[in-house]
Amino acid sequence: MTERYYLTTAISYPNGRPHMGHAYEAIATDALARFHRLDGKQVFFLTGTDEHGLKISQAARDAGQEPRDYVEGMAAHFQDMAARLDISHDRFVRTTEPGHYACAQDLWRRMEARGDIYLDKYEGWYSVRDEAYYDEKELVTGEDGEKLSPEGTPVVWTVEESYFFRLSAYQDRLIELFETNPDFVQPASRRNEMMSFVKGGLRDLSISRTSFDWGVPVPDAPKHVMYVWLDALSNYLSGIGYPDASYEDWWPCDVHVIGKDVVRFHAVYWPAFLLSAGVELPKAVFGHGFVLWDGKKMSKSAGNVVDPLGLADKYGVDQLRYFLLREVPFGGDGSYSEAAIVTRANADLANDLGNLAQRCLSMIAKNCGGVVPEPAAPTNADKALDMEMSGLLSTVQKHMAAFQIHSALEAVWRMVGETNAYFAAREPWALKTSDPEQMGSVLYRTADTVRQLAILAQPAIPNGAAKLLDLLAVDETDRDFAALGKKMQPGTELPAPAGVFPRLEMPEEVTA
RNA sequence: GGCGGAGUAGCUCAGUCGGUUAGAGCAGUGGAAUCAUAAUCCAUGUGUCGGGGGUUCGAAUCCCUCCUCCGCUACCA
Repeated sequence: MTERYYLTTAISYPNGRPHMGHAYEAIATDALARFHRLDGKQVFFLTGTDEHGLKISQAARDAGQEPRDYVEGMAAHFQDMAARLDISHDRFVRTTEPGHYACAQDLWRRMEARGDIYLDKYEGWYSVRDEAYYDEKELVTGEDGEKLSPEGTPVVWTVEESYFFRLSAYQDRLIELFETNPDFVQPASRRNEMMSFVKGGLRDLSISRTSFDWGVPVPDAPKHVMYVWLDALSNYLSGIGYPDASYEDWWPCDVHVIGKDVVRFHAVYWPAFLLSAGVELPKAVFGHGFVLWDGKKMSKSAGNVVDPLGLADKYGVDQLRYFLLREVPFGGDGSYSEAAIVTRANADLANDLGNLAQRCLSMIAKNCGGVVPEPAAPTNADKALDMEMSGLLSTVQKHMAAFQIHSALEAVWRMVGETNAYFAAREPWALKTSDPEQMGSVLYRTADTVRQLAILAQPAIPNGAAKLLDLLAVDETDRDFAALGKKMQPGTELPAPAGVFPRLEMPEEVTA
C-alpha cells in the first residue's frame, strides 16, 4: 500500500485580507506537499479558514453584515489566494461547515465523558465596549485613576460562567510526549520553549464563552459557544471527515505547519484535547518564522502592508515562491524586499537554471535538428556529472524530511551550478566542428541533467519546472522522483526552445 | 525578573563534541569564453569570528564577565 502523508497549514482567521504571512505558510506547506507527492506518497493537504469568534463578529458588525455573510466573502479571498499561488491543497475546510460543528461537538462530548470538563466561573477585567477580557497587566490607568482597557474603554471586574478543561491533569503526559518524541515540536528551540512552559505548571483552561454567540454551540448548553481554539484546532479532524471513521484513512497527521506565534496552542492544548478525547496525536508540529518586510514588521500604520498577490503579479508566482522558500531558512525569520526578490530570482532562476536550459536547448534546436541527440561513451567529466546528479535525490530527501526546505533548494542549485560548469568546460560550441558526436553527447547529458533538476525543483517552482519539462518533451507521467533515472530517449523531437524565467527589472529606488 | 537563543567578509548566512592557511551565495575586482535570457566559466577576501578575561601546546568553537538584539513567560486570533 502506498505510504500516506497528511499535512496541514493553520487555518487562517479571515478578519482581513490575506497577507504575506498567510501566503508564506501556504507556499511552504505546499512545497512539502508537492515534495511528498513526487516522492511517491499519497498526500492529503488541508488548509482553510477559522471563521468564528469575537473578532469576526466585530468585523462583520463594522462591515454592516451578518457574520455568516461576512465570512462568506472573506473566505473567498483566501481561496483565491491559494489558487493564485498554485497551492495544491486537497481540501479547504471552513469552521462554519455543519460537518465541522459535528466534529467539534463530538470532541467535546468525548472530553466531557472523560471527566475533563467542568462548569465554573471565569473572572477577569471585561470591557463591554470591546466585548473582551483583558489581563491585569494589559490595563492602563486613566486620568482619574480608573482602570481602562488598552483601547481606552472602561473595564469592570466580571464573573462569567464558563466550562473548563482539566489541562492541569495533562502536564506529565505532555512532558513525557516532548521527552519521548523530541521531534514532536520543531524546530528544537520551540520544543524547548514548550517544555519549559509546561514544566512551569498548567492551569485549567476556560473553553467556553457566553459573552458572544458566533461559534460552535456547546452540546446541551445553548448559552455557551466553544472557546475559539478548541473550535479551530478541530478543523484538522473535521477536514478529513471526523467523526466519520473514514478520518482514520489520514489521521494521525504527519505535520501541522504553523506560525511560531501559535505553537503553544498546537503543541500543548491540542495534544491535551486529543489525549482527553482518546484520539491519536499528530506526529509533528512545525513552527515557522515570520517574513518581515525589509526587516520590519508590517503594520497598517507604517503603511508597509504588502499584498502578496501584488508581488506575485509583478514578479511571478514561481519567483515569489522560490524566493521565500530559498531565502528564508524554514523555521527562522526572514526578510524580503522587492530588490531581494529580483536579485534572487534573476541569479538562480533566470541566469542559472533558465539560461542553462536555454543554452543547451537552443544548441540542440540549431545543431541537432531539434531532436534529442545521442550520448557517446561517457568521458570522465560525464561520469562525474552523473555521479553528482545521482546523489542529489537522497540529499534533497534528507533535507525535506528535516523540514529544511531552503537547504534542499540550495543543494539542487549547487547542482545547477555544477551543470553550468560542466557545460562550459566541455565547450559543445567548439565541439560542433571538432567532434560533432561529442557535442551531441554533451548536449544530451546536459539536457538530461536539466530534466532531473526540473523534476526536483517542482515543489518550489511548479510552473517553471513544468515548462522546462515540456521543453524537454518529458511525459506527464514521468515527472515524479521515480522517473529521475528514466533517461531521455535519443531521437525524441523537442518543441522550439523558449525562455522560462524572464530576467526581472530591478524596481526603481523608492525613497521612503 | 526567570528561562532560552543569537552576535562570523559590504549584504544574507554556514561552520563549534577545540586542531592544518575560518567557508558559501550575492555584491565588487581581474581574466576567459561567445552556445545562451549582456547570461556562463575561472581567479580574487589585510574578516579584531560582539568587547574583556581565563583554561589549553592550540579556541570562532570550552569557562567567567560585560554589551547588544531576539524568543518564551497561558486563555486576541
